[in-house]
Amino acid sequence: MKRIYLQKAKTQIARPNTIRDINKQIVLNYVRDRSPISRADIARETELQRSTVSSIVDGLHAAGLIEEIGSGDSTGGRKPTLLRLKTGNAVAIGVDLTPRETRIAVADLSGSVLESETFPTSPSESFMTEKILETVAKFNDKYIDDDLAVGISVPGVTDQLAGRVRYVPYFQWRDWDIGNQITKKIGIPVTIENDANAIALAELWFGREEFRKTTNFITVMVAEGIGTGIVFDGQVYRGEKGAAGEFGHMIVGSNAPVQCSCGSFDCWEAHASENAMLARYHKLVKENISLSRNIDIHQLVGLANQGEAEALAVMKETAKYLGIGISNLIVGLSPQAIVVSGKITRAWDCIYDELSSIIERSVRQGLPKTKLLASSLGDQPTLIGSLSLVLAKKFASAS
Amino acid sequence: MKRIYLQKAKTQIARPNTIRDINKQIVLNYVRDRSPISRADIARETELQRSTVSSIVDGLHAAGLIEEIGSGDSTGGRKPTLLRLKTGNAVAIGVDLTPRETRIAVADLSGSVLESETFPTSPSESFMTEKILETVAKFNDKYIDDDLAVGISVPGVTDQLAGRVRYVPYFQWRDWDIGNQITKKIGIPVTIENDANAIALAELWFGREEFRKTTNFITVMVAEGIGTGIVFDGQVYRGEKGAAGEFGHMIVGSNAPVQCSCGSFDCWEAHASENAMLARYHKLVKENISLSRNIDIHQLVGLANQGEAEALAVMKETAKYLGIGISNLIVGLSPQAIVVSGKITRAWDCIYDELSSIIERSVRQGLPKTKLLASSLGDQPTLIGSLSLVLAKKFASAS
DNA sequence: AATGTTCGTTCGGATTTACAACAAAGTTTT
DNA sequence: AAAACTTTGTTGTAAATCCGAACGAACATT
Repeated sequence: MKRIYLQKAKTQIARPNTIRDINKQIVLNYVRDRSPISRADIARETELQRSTVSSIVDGLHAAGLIEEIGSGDSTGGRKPTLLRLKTGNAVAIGVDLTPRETRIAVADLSGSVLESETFPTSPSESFMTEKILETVAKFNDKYIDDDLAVGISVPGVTDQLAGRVRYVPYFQWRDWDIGNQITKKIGIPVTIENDANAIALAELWFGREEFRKTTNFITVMVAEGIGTGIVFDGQVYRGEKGAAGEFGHMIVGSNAPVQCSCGSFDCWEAHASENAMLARYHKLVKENISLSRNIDIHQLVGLANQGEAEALAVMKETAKYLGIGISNLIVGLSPQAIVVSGKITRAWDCIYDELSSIIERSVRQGLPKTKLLASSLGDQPTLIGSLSLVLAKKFASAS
Repeated sequence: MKRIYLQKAKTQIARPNTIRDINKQIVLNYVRDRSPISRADIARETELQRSTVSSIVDGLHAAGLIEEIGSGDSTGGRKPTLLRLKTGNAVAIGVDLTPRETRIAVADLSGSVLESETFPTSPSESFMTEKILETVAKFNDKYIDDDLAVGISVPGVTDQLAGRVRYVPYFQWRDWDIGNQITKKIGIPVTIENDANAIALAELWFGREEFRKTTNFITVMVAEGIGTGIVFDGQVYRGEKGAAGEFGHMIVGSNAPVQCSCGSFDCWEAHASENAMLARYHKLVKENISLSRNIDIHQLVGLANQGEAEALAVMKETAKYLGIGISNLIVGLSPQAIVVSGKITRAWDCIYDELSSIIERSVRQGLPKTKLLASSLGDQPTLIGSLSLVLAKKFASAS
């Protein structure tokens, strides 16, 4: 189970109500994880008294976080009253900005999307600011009865405290203060996070049961570049000023097929990203004129799945370098699992063997075996990531 | 300030006395950090009431953890009573096992060594078991009035829960259950940890003020191999089953001068350890027969400091590869600092420039600058590491 | 219909902190 | 030298919380 942290950045003293806050979070998370569940069950599992659980449940009910959904089956006595998270109420607005398109969605406590809107991402910072402000304001007005908060996922380095984006390599944006603007003009709280970290958070809170119980894992997001999200002890690790997770710029060899966004030809990202795959493919087909054509990553993966020789070769070569980087992460951090996300996972069968053979080497030395898995977040991992930024806070600091 | 974790592995509920436990730890850490300090000062800084602080201080005093040391200067009213950690009482036995020698020491709460004993490390597991049991028992009998605990630092993978060493590459020891043996035969608690992790813990709790306030850093220990200790968020990260920190086996290039203990020629360790340095030097001097002689790492560092050309060339070449690995860690984990320990740091001036120029590349992209520092633990970092295993527990889970 | 089981609630007891009042031990002002 | 002020540490009461026992409600089984 995830760790629920009781302390903020500074060493915080405990007051009489601290104790209630802690137990409130624990009960709320039991409702979330084991729903539908009764008060008696919660008491048994947490070892809190039934009376205490009842009191806490009253509070969560009054705060609109949970609801009763009738009675369960009797096991020889009074029927239990079942509880679950209150669904249907809008609580989070997620802004998922990717190089291609931007999606803004409203979701409830369970992470179900109630409504969403998509538009192409523009290279213009000011246009994006306007468009996002407009859409967020619209949603906020529509669900005026609910207390909404915004989570923003961007492919770059973010500064959560200052509420701004420090750098987005793809568009060369620097110091884009979208977070502040939203808070100032619409008056609702905003959390900004790097896309890979947001995905890690989403896997932790909304992924398969498997991940939700895993406290140490690393997400590897293969897209135009490579992003990594590190979950350590049930918590996303951000590093100094939120700049962690740039393992994409780890040096793994030389003479990559493309130049990395940082200018180097030695980075992992330059060897194993989608851009690297496309470059390899174009180099291969150039030698075979009849095949010469421009394709995107979607099509390349499709060709590989159909068994086209060149595409398969590209997948294998890329998997080799992807494997080297993953192997480095495994020996260094010994996580329970590596979760790969991105379009490349649609050709999982083509790359799995290559990946796992390289990764095997880390099993030397009595290191525990690390699982290698494809993401469980479906087609829009970063959207769920952006929503998680808001939802995880609800569960980790009982409001 | 270090984070003081309130929860164990499982989600733990809070009880009325939990609140006291939390505040007890906080007060104890204030005494440790800001000693000498008065009750009133602690109250001001923690925002606890003076009465509450008094009550907690009474408890810590009764437990023998702190003591009063007379009055301080008045600032216009009654003089404050100053408090500090109780020193002079034996609380920890540290067992520091290195490939060359093993040192066993007794220390008080402040980490001051009261007494120690050293003997050469033998490749025989059974001999080492006997010798360690004998020495620990002797110390335990001598300080019979005090409640001692043992911390063991070894150059290998450890299993803290099971109280045994899983693998020591240098001696090819496997599943050495030294921890259990001590607990069973002498009846005192034992904590076993990898040497690099122990050093990280020691820097965190007993290093320069600078590190003690740093919550994210990585220690790089250069010895026969390379070990890394990772501190995330004021806590040493162990990874799954304590196997983290093996970044020494990260792939950073090919054709290393020596074979890594894992058999590969691509590992960081094979490029930048003491063994790699010696191999480089021998290769250089072989071409110059007059210089041909066998030297150890101590002498090599000495020659470099005297300005011998070949030795300097070796240092620079090694620093280059050390820098690549460190750079990978920086871009991936964005720590506040990298702390290098090992004999190579005695030639800090020879390697610093080379290291920092390679590391500069990570300053691109608006990443915050990571400091590069030599260890502050003096000549016996691993001994202090082993003691820290016991002492950190005292402070992080108020006894 | 009687008995036993399970669920949720109610009430007194214990622990803890907060707050206010107070005593102790200084310094500064008159 | 006496009075007034300041700071420290202690004491006693109120409030919040959980625990544990007792209790009523609701159900199953005999």
